[in-house]
Amino acid sequence: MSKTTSPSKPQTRIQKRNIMIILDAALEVFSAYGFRGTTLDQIARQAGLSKPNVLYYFDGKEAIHLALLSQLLETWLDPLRAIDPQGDPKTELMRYIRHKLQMSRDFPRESRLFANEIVQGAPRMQAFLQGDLRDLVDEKAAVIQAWMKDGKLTQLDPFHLIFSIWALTQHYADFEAQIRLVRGSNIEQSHDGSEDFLGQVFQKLLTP
Amino acid sequence: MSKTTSPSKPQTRIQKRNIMIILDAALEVFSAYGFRGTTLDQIARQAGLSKPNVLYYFDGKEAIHLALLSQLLETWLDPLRAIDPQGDPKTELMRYIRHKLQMSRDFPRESRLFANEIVQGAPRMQAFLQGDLRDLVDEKAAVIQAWMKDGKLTQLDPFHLIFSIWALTQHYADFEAQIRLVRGSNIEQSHDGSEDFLGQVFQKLLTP
DNA sequence: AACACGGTTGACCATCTAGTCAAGATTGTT
DNA sequence: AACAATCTTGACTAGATGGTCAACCGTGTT
Repeated sequence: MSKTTSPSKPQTRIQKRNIMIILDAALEVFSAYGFRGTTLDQIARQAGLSKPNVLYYFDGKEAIHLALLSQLLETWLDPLRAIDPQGDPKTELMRYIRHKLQMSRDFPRESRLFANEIVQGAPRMQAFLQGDLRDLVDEKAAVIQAWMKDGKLTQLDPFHLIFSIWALTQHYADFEAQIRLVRGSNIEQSHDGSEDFLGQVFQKLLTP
Repeated sequence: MSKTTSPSKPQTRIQKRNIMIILDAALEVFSAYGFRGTTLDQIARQAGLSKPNVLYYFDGKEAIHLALLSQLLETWLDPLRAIDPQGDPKTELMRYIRHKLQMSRDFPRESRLFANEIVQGAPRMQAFLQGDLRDLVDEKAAVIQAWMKDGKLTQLDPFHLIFSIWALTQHYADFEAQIRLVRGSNIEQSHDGSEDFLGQVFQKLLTP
């Protein structure tokens, strides 16, 4: 029986606190070492709890990882969902790009958790990717396509445009190590530069 | 003592063959599951050899991984290195982009091996990243900077420009699973589309 | 105080995994 | 054929790892 997915009984304060601590610790470790590269002992140590204590709150390593992914996927779509077909095309897309870039900066661990999964073939996210995400991408690609037909944006493949936004924004989180080592520390500065840079790029790209 | 790094004795045919088989098998598995997610048994099975036999040719899991990375890093820089300061700026950059995209298409496993390492903090590539790669990037960024000063390209941060090329080209290999699942199989078609798309993007972006 | 429930843990187990080893099979050379 | 060098492997070990369990501790309620 699952421990966390039976919310019939309300959670106590201790439960709420420890579940949060564990998920945060697990995010730290999973995002840095991947699923198989992470051990329960690492998670427990990072959380400041004993291993059996961690397993008191979750059914196992898999369950922790799943909880983390579900939590992430719930909010991952929001920025894309927020693109308004009625809004101004360039404004909407620029807002989306800025939003994704912010997430990359503010939640790099979540981004890397995601990246780790995908690079390794997305074994635990197939349903999500070909379900909710696919539907949403199809929908928004149609919106963008319509905008382009109206001459409000440069004519481009809307799917590749979306992929390029993902690639460019997530790159700063997922490949942070590379950027940091190639550019001598200062990741903050690179992040700042990235906003200006992507602003320039898409401004130029999207203007017909 | 290392077995593969003592080329004092020439390799026999069997050695050459088996070392190649092992490295290919290891690339397959490491790129799909990461370093810690890969077991020697998996590599041995993929190679069609017994585990002790694999260890007859390599000193251990770490040594196989290292051999693979070294081999990769040797050629990874070539496209960037090939950028000719004397050539036509836009032609040189477009060639670089096409070259990187080809590598993403033809060697996706290598790209994912690299990606796995970097996402997880590049623990085994620090020296390379802040050594050879950094020097080369600095050098080529200066070249690009000069081109821009001459008005031959749009004024952009050359480092971010390089990063954006990496992000966009590698994305098709590293996040293939995502693209495949979001776009309903046909990865070939997506790859074809990507060349046209990136051509358009950078044509527009780089033209002042 | 006493009780019940939630929370915690040391000690333990089964399985997996990297790596070893000695013995046997294959290959090349004379 | 005979010999040496190379190659191969079943059986094994030590340590790591996910997970269990019975016993114990803490907290709030009566």
